[in-house]
Amino acid sequence: MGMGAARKGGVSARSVRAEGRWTRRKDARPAELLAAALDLFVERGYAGTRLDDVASRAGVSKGTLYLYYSSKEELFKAVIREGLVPVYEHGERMVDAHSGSAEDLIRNLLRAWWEMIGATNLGGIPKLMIAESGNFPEVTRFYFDEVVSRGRKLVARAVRLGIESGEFRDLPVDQIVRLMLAPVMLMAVWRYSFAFCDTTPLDPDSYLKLHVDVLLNGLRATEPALA
Amino acid sequence: MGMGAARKGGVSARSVRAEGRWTRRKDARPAELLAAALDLFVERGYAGTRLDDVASRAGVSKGTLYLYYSSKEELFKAVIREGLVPVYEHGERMVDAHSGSAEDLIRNLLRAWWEMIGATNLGGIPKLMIAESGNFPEVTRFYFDEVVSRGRKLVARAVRLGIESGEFRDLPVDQIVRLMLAPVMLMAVWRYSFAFCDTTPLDPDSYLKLHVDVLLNGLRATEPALA
DNA sequence: CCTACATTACTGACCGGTCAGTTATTACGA
DNA sequence: TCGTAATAACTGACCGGTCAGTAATGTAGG
Repeated sequence: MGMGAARKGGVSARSVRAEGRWTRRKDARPAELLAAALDLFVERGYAGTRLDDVASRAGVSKGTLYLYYSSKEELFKAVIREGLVPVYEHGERMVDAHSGSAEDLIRNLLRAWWEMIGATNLGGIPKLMIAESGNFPEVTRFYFDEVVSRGRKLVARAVRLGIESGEFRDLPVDQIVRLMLAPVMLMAVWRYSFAFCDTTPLDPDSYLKLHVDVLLNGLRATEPALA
Repeated sequence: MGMGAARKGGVSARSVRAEGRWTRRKDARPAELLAAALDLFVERGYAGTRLDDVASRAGVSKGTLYLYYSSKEELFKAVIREGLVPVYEHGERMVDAHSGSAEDLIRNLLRAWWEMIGATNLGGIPKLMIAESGNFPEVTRFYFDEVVSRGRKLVARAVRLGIESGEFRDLPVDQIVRLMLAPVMLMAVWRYSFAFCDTTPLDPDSYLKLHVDVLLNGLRATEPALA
C-alpha cells in the first residue's frame, strides 16, 4: 500500500531506457535494494530490519526483493561484499602510485578513507559488521580478509616506507597500523551509534589533522616540530 | 526439561546459606541472570538472544527470569546499568587521589580501564551499546551520560593537568581525550567481533604501552625521548 | 498471447510474555 | 521433634504477534 502509492507516485519503478532495450528496471534494482538495505541494516541492525521495509524503501514489494536475493542473509552478504571492496582497490592504487614522503602518503590515505567511507553511508558498514560478527562468522571472515586485512596491509606498506626511509622510528609495524586506524574507524562507528547524544560533536577534519599530527610527531625519528 | 536436568545436576539452584537465613537463592539470582544475559547479549546481540537461553544459562527457567525482570528490555537496561558505572566511580577516585606527573596518571588510568573492563567480559558492553544504540535511544543516552561522558571527563582532567604543568603542548583537550581512548576502546570491541579472525592477535600490554608511549611522545612539550 | 517482471495474499516457525500448577522452605502448634 | 499449614521460589505449557519466505495472481512489453 505504501508500496502502491510509491509506484503510482514516482517514476522510480517505471520502465526506463537501458542498454538499448526497454526493461522494467531489472538492471537498476540490485543497487537500489542494496542501498536501502544498507541504510536499514546500519540503523536497526540485521534482526531489526524487516524485508518489507527494505523493499518499500527501494520502491518495490517484498516479493520483488526475492527475485534478486534469495534470502535475507544473501542480501546481507551482498551489502557487505559490494560496499567496501571497490574502495579498497582504489586505496591500493593510491599506494602504488605514490612517490614522496611516507608522511604525505599516510595523510592522504586516512583523508581518502574518511572522505570515501567514513563520511558517506558506507561508514555504517564497520558498525554493522561489529554488531553482527557473532551471528555471521562466515561473512565476518570475508569482511576481515577483504577489508580489514587489506586496509592494514595498505597502511603497513606506507609505514614501512617511512621506517625504511628513516622518517619514522623502528617500531612494530602492525601495532602502529592499528594505532593509525583506530581513531578514524571509531569516528565512523560513532556516527552511527552515539553521535546523536554528543552535544559537542567534533569536527572530523580538525580531528583527523590532529590525530595525524600527534601520531606522526610521536613516530618521528628526529626531534618533533614544536607545536 | 533441559531445565530440570540442570537443576537436578548442579547445586546452582539448591538452597544455600545466606545472610543467616535459608533462602532459595533469591538474593543471588539477579547477578546470575545479569551475567548470563551479558554473555549472550554480547555474543548474539539483543534481538538474537532468547530469554529461554538466558534463563537456562543462569540455571533457571524463563518464568523465573520474569520474577526478577519484567521484560527483555528491562533486563537489557539492568545489564548496562549494573555493569560499568561502579568501575567509573573507582576511576574518579583514582584521579582525585593522584599526585605526580600527568603522564603517570594517564598510564595508570588506561591500564586500569583495560584490566577492569577491557580484559574482562565487561568489555563486551561497549560493543553491545554500539550495536543496539539505534534500537534503544533512551538506554544509549543513559550509557553516554553515565559512562562515556564520565570517562571523557576523567581523562580530560588528567590531560588538563599535564597541559597546565607544562608537560604537554596546549592542544584541544576534548580531541586529545578521544585520541587517547579510541585505541583502547576499539581493542575491547575487537575482542568481541573480529578477534576470532585475527590470526596474529596482538598482545594488549605491549600495544597499550606503545600507544601511550607514542601518544605522550607526540604530546610532549619538550623534545621527545628518542626511541 | 506469452513471457518476464512485479504484487498481493498467505503460511508457519519462532519467541516474548503469561499463568496455573509444582516443589522447596519456613512457621508453628502439639 | 514431628506433622501440617502457609508461603516463597520456581516451572513449563501455552498464547499471540511478528516476519522470513512462498504461492497464487496480475500486468505490461514484444
